[in-house]
Amino acid sequence: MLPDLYWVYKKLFNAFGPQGWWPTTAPDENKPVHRGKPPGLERERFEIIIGAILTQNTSWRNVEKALENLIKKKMIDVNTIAACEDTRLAELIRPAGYYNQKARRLKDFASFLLTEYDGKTINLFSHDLETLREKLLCLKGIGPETADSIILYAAQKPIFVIDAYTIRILRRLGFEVKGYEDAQKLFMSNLPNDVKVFKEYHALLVHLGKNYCKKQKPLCNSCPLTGICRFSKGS
DNA sequence: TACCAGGTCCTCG
DNA sequence: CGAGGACATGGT
Repeated sequence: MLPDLYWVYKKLFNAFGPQGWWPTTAPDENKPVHRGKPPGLERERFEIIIGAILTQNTSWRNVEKALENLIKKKMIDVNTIAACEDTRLAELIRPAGYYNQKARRLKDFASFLLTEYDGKTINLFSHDLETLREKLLCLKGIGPETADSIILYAAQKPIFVIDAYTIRILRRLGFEVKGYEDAQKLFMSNLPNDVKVFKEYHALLVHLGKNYCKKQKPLCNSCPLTGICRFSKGS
């Protein structure tokens, strides 16, 4: 018997508490922290987008180092990113890995935002969810997870973000999922269409995947889902 | 020392 | 389509 995914959410929330995603940096601070409230400032929304691109296949710890470099140089700004020399930007985000690719992608996004939306995320986000997703997916370097992270955490529109942790957890729970869209439908058809739930749930899955449902040495004994998970029972 | 980390693109069959 | 390689740093 497969568990109800809304029940799993409540279980994780009770075990771990609110995660407060996505981390952002206040004007007078120097590194991103979890605040548990929607990004109210243009600068925060832009920072979320930068972080979403930088964290592709990369640990958040490394992304933080890159973000701190940008924050120190006052570069969390669409005009500054767009105008920055490729090699200089690459050097600043170096700790996040794939720095040449990612520098190009950051600049591509900044140019797109400037050209099409007067450089303001709020203009981009005025599209309906489906249109916004299509526009984002047209950009080089923005795939489904990055697009959905931007839509959910920066634009605050209801879409469920899938990542490698989520797929692994689903499969270990016993669900058969092919890929991204598949897993996304599974969550969205079994949850209330609620931005707060989607935000919190994804963050909780990352926490679970990072600390318990690890790839190599999963800690099934202390996992909050022990008992209802097939993986812990072998197979 | 390998392997992993909040993916995406490109190429080939 | 789907599999496989490239892109790259830092932690365990």
